[in-house]
Amino acid sequence: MIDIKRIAREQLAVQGGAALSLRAIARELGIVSSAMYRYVPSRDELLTMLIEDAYNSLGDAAAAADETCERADLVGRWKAVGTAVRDWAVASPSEYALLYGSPVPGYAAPPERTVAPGSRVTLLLVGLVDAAESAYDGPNPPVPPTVRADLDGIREGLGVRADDDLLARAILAWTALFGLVSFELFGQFAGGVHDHAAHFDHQLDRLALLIGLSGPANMSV
Amino acid sequence: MIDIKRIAREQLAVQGGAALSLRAIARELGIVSSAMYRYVPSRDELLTMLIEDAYNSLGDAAAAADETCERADLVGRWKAVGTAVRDWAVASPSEYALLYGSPVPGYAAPPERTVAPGSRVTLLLVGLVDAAESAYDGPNPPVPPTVRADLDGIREGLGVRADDDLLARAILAWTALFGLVSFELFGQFAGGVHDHAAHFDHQLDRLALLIGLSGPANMSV
DNA sequence: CTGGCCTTGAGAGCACTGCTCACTAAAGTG
DNA sequence: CACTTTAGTGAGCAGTGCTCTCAAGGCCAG
Repeated sequence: MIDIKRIAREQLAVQGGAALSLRAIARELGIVSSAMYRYVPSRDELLTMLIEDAYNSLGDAAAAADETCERADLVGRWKAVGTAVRDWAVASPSEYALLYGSPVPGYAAPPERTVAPGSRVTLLLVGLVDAAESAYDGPNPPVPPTVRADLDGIREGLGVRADDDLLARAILAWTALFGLVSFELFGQFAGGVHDHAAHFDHQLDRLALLIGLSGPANMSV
Repeated sequence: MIDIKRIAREQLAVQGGAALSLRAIARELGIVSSAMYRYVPSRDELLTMLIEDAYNSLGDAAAAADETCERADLVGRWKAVGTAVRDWAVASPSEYALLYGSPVPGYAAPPERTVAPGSRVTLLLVGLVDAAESAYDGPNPPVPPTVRADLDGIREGLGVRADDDLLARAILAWTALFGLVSFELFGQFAGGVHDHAAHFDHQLDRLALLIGLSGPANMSV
């Protein structure tokens, strides 16, 4: 019964992750609660499955958006992927919260099942940065040794060639991107920002500059 | 009985916000569960009180860190406040999650009681930016009209005079700061970044450059 | 066609949750 | 002394995850 996951997602949407209830799903299905355990080992396992699906759904959306762009149009790809991430998040806020919000109490996602699908967007963005001849000509603060070591590990783990400064700026941009989405979804922008889409798009432009995907010259309007 | 809040915070620390249980607190207090309602109107109300306290605790920490700096040392103040925010967050991760993580299912914090204490850090950072003669001389993307309108509203609401570009960069830096903390606490950096403190500090340097608190010249090592 | 098996589900039960209500015992107050 | 407030009890309702036993129904070999 894949219906379980469908109804679980519906329930997720209206009341959030931590309140996911097997009994409520069973009720919706016209089934007694104990019968759920024929199909789902536990509530936590169901949660893990939903997280996997959500990561893959997000990854698919990001990859699809990337595909629509010219491979050489790095700014276009960056913005397309970023916009896809935000669009996906606003379309399924509770699933986004499941992935990037505070962890569900008493539940820890098993890393061996979530880091791989969870890295898809990151890999996409990193690959994008790596393809760039960074046009960033602004200042860079000195990189302390321990940070340098971490960057070395990341460079190796991801198989990219970007130098320390570019890599650090890419991490910052990646973090800022999700920070923007999180602030929007979790209400931190409430009252201040109204046209979230436009604001996000604008900040995406700024981040593109930070990474050096675009110079001051070729800027999207 | 202020013990309730103390035990609530302990419970919060070990099992997270959504699992906050009045009965468990009562048990810890050696009291029957219904007696809790003499002191606390409801679980949600207790949650709200904890959120208020947490915002104020964070605000105090940030303000105290700010006080230790020369008023004119904007980079120092920015880094002190940023570091204080992160330190507070790693010291009380569940309280941070309560404030900046995904909302607790079935619970919405009453804005009239949380936006004021929640704005303290923001106001501090904004005031900091506003005191700066921004040394940023990098490129700025064009600001679309709707974003401009939002920025106008923010400028008025916060009572600052920063121009659109500086204000937008400040918002980006503010968002990135909390994005960094959230990624660290919620495990998104797991595997890649090990010396989180050093990494955060380094990115704080980069954000200081983005805001223009420091020029390429006067950079902290 | 019959016997056995395996799947699907029912229902009871345990321990937990928030919350309400009626009630009691003590302490303070006029 | 009488009255009121305070603190706390214990039962009960409706919900949760999860385990257990048991009963029908479908399917397949002999």
